[in-house]
Amino acid sequence: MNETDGQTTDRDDARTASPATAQNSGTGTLGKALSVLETVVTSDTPLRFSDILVLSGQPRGTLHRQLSHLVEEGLLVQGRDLCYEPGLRLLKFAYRSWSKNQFRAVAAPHLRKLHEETGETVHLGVLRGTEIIYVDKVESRQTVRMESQIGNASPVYCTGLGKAALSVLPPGRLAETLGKLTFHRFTANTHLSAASLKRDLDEARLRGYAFDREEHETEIRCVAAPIHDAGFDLVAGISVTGPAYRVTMEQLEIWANPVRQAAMAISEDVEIRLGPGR
Amino acid sequence: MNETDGQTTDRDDARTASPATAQNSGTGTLGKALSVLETVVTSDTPLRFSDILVLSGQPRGTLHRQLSHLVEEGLLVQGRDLCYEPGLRLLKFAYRSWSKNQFRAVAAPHLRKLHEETGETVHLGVLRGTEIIYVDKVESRQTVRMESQIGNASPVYCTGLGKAALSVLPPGRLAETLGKLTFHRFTANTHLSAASLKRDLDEARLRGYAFDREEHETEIRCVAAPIHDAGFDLVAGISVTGPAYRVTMEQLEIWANPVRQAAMAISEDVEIRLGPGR
DNA sequence: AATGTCGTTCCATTATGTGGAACTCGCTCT
DNA sequence: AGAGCGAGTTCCACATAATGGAACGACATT
Repeated sequence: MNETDGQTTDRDDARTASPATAQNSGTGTLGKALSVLETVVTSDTPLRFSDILVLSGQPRGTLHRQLSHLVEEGLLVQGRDLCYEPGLRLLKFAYRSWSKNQFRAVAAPHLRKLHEETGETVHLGVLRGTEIIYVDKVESRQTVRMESQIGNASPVYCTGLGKAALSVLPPGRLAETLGKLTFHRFTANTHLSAASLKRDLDEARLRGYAFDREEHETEIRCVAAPIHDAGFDLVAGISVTGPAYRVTMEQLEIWANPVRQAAMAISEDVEIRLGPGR
Repeated sequence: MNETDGQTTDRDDARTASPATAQNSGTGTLGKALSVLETVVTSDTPLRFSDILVLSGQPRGTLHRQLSHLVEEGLLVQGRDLCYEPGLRLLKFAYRSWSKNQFRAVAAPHLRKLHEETGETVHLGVLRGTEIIYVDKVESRQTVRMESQIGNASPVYCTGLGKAALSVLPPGRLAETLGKLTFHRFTANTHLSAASLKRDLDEARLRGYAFDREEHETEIRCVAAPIHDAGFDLVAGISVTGPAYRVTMEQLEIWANPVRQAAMAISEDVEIRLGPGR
């Protein structure tokens, strides 16, 4: 019944590989602590101390103190089986973070409109590094739970939102982002190389919208259009998603226009309401 | 070394920090950084550098570096108006944190059942310090958005969930928690003293359930029952909430039983599925 | 009992964060 | 204009707070 969970294999993190010259983040102590936190939080399985030990590559004593601090702060909790789990303080932070998100608020009415036009699920996602973070959604059927994808992070290269966002990046930033990608096969259609992805992006750029042809999940298709501000500080996308049996590629072509219009309307509102520049 | 979260009932904490280096001491650098993050994230208004300066009580140079680090880490972003806002990384963390929450998963079917029985909104919240963190909900009408309260933090003393949770605390912990409270009047019915709250809690303890008689928001009532594990490491509550015009106190009395049953069922499931102890 | 694994604690070393003061920018007031 | 002010940013001697190797204790396995 409920489930969610999804996938999102983003196993980056944990720069274990290079103990020597590990190239520590620029943010010193905080960065290291967050890196540990992220390892725990994004793991698909519960982690014990020594699991984290190998993933993080830190010395025992150091890691132990970092974890203790994270627990003291309520960002992690340790169950009686000694496994570390995400703590409630994270939820609290996120609620505030989400409810105050200006971009989401500005875009919300457009999402609803697009949903009314198409009848399928509409997503809003923001580009962050090599990931798309889902920021809002309007669901078709009010299924079970709200536990929508909000906050979920999916790779750029296999989602409509991701490809739409990438397609408008200035060449420099695009190259930089592509360079950081590591590909993972989710379905038979997943892009597995930068070259293949780049061709797809070129088409998307010309058309003004991108598809997901069951590249992330089988039986799931979507069409997405890019949103960005003048300075490309904000790069995002809006999409309509549906099951393949109900949503043909022809249907997606038809929806492409409304999706683009919604995207453009949001882009405009962003410039107006969040101020030029930003 | 207890220290958990310490204060912060939202609202003004600004100047409580005056007594020289008030509350830190727990987790060193990380704690301070998170304290800054929390100030920004929980603020009701956008904050500029110097706002945070007075709120945090840190020296200029220090605060500036802390903020820079938080921005570098993606926990905050700085708009062109120089205001700091919560960053997307928080959302990502929270999604994982929420979707992996065992307690929520165990309780979910009971929430749905209770919703079917009552037809009104059902909430699940966990006690954390002096706050109740909303962890899940099932809404009556699928209004607009999912933006439910999930992750929202409300004071214990004016919510049904909060009072239900407090009512089962062992005397020691209850006293400790009451001692940390600072009361703020939300409505005409809000408890404004520990004494008054304590009387209410005594009644709730006897009955086995607690009410919110428009104590947090006018025109909103609820009935809530406590959930906890053997060691009181997990203290939570489940509630049914509705608008006063539709939900009379008599109605709440009637729902009290189903609510209690749901709470007890969850308590049992927790012991079984999450293991004794914890 | 002996051995191995895992989590926790200790402590000398030094890398890191600290915070007062000086600097820069943009704005308002006269 | 120019002085004056307030907001944000940078700098650097100093000491706090993180580091990580090594020892310790608790179980489990043989």
